[in-house]
Amino acid sequence: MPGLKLPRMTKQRRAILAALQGDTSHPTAEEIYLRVKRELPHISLATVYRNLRRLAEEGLVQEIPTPHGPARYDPTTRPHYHFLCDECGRVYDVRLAVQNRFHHELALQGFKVRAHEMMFYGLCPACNRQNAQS
Amino acid sequence: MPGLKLPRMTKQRRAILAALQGDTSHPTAEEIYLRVKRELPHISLATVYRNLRRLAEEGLVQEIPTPHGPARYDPTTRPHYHFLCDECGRVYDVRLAVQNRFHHELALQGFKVRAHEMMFYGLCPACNRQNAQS
DNA sequence: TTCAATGCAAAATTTTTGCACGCTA
DNA sequence: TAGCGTGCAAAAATTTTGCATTGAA
Repeated sequence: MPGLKLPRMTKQRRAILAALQGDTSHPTAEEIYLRVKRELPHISLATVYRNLRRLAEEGLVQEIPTPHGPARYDPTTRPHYHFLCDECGRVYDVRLAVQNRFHHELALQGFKVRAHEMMFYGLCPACNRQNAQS
Repeated sequence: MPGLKLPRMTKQRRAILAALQGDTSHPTAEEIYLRVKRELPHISLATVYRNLRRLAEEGLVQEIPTPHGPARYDPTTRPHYHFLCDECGRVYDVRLAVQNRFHHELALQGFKVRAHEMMFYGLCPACNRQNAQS
């Protein structure tokens, strides 16, 4: 069996996981680092990156690559989609029916799908309103 | 009107556009650079990046951010989806019905959608077969 | 003729890695 | 106590920028 070796529950890993719990802001590694640093002042950014990568491999967090900026991290493991605002750069969770049927269709084409991600680009409600006013 | 100023058709821009035409391999900026360099030996990587960014803003090419690797570029402007192989790293175009209905649903939620991108992760047909055999 | 676009080099940004040491299991 | 995970610093990888010059319109 392939199987990942069980990771040690270090205080750094625990703190990173805790910092992400219930967070819907899709923070970058740097933002998570600053947050966790308040509890563990000696933690290094490299450790944050190493843990986030590991957590993503384990499927405990989702890594979201973005154009022209650092990756963002999402603690929500259940499939859902994202919206990146062209103007303010914020990433939103988006409530849309997830298309599991796609996995099946791709299986028929020979692909073995592990995960998928959808990103919408445009103006978020806040920025959209502001643009309409001016 | 917002409106982009018309870009000058320099030989660099023309060559980059030409290198991308009909290409379905989703090359990186570096790969495009090496390709175009054969025609224009003095072109610089910075120029390739500047042009690709401009072309993406104009909607003439699509920029595809990927986890743990450089962005990839796709000349196909009509909406379609992608598959990134965990094993070989290749990016495939994927034939699935594009969900325009999503734009409408998001509009109801206050978002103004300009574009969207879906990325599937897993094993491509070639790598899938190899793994099954061994 | 004008000024947007280029080439080059340097810098900025983001992420990864080598290594000695500390801490979890 | 074994060896995984850490901190630190340095490096790698990717992308952007400053500036003098070129060339498309």
